[in-house]
Amino acid sequence: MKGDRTRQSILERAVDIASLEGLEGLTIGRLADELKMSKSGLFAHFGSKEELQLATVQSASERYIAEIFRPALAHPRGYPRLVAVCDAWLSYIRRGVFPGGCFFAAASFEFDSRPGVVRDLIARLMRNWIDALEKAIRMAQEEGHFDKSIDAAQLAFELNSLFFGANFSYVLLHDEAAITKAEAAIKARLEALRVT
Amino acid sequence: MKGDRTRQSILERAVDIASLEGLEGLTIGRLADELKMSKSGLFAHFGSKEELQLATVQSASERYIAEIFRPALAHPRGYPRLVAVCDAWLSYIRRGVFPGGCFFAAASFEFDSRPGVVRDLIARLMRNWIDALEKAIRMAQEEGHFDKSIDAAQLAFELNSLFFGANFSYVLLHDEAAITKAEAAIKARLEALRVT
DNA sequence: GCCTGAAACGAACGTTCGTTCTATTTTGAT
DNA sequence: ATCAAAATAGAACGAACGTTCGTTTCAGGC
Repeated sequence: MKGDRTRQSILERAVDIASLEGLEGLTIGRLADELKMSKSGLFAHFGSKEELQLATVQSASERYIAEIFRPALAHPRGYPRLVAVCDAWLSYIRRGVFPGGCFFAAASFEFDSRPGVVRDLIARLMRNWIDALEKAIRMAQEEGHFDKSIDAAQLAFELNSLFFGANFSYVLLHDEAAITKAEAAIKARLEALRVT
Repeated sequence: MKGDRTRQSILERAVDIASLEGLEGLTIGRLADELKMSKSGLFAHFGSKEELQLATVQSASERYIAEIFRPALAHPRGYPRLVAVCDAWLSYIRRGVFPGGCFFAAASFEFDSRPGVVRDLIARLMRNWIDALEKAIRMAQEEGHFDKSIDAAQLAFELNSLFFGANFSYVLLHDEAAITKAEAAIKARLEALRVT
């Protein structure tokens, strides 16, 4: 179907715009203009703005997974894979995978207190992400790289905080060193926990 | 002047709305409705939406300082004051000082890639905040509570990351334990660095 | 109590928003 | 090549946006 290809290219652009201007700032008129389509033609692909937002979040999620998860799976489970995920995250910011910084950090803070299905989707995906981090940590415990006594949820929380903190300082404050700082903090924390 | 009082009450409400819906989601019509004022009467206080946004950010900054800085200054400089700032930050989230979570976390992620004076103001205030954190850390060094070798900018980055991470998990994911996790991480980090 | 400037109002502006039609073009299987 | 279905376009909708204007109400110093 041609429609599928069009839909895909619409969403690619929608994700980029939303990462810059937010999911509410993403406007059907502007999106249509940039893609040289009619508003109504574009609109027909989704049926409502809310559906467009949901599809945009889904599309961003696919990009996120492709950039961060897939590469990490190539590394051996346990400590190496956990480090690979962390490296992938920071590299994902450095490379500007989304032009406005991490799509999900932005979306999370935009929708964190707006009830609705869009918020629910974002929250579900973020829960999945934190769970995946926890799982990577627990794998490192199972492989004997980390002590069993480590609180995986606690460590996952800390890592995610450092990711978001790096994104914040890098994008808003243009602090190039932010990513290095996050790297240093993560490295110190992980190596201190490591069983050798 | 009566106008000053009105302006103040407009901004109080504006801050609350903006913390929930964002500074772009903050609408002059809705703000006027909630305050039972006419759009034009309210508008006259600011002259433009951008001026309203700037005044709203300033007003939020005053609330932020009153809630986090002022109480901390009552504690002795050095380690105790640094701990007091961290406690005040987490308590500020727990108490819901802004109904939508930390105003500045939300504003930072909303405006981080939108050029303009509003973004510039937010960035300046956030730089000030990080600088104040750094200063509190350096004071602890000067008082002999921390080793001189500690990198204050690095530690300030980490603390701020944990604050934002706590806000994220608490508001979006409704994770009540998020604040406890941040507390634990901060406590562990600070106590490990402490000179006894 | 009056007078003046400040403050608030109501109506309207042009624009853009999301959305709904109907009509036209394009696509792809036959 | 045909033809139904899918995709796109175009025009219009009411609502809401920020903003402007002229008018009315109110407050506070004399």
